[in-house]
Amino acid sequence: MAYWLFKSEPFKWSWDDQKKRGAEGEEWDGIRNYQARNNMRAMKLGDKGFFYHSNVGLEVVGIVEVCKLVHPDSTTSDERWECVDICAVCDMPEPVSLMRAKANPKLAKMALVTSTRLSVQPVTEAEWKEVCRMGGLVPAP
DNA sequence: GCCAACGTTGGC
DNA sequence: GCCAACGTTGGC
Repeated sequence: MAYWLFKSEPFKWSWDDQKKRGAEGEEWDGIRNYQARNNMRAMKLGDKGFFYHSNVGLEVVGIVEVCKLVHPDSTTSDERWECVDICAVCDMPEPVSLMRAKANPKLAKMALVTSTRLSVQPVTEAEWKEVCRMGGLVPAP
């Protein structure tokens, strides 16, 4: 089981939008970055991820799960771009802000802190547990 | 709205 | 294959 982090600008696609899609989930389309795409290619069904609000909010607001393996991105005919589907699992009881993540030495190497521009990121198990703990999700899902 | 970081493109 | 120009992301 691997862990990931998905960034979204809430005025484009918010956590509320994601939750409304329920168990059906939503295609994580529009990614036009090779590194982000490669991360999605590496995802397996059931992998968990953080849902992060970029630009506005700047915090991890929920947990998602990969519910469909990588497939062509339906928003383009360019076959280079692929994406997975994700569905909402649960809220972060207490959202974890970027500021708090930056202030935590255990998260100093987290991609969220070091690779600000990457929109689909890997998360280590230690980082996963730490962010869940900070968000009031114990034990980590 | 600005700017730093960084990925992509294209000329050579 | 290098590098300058340019575009985009995202924090502040």
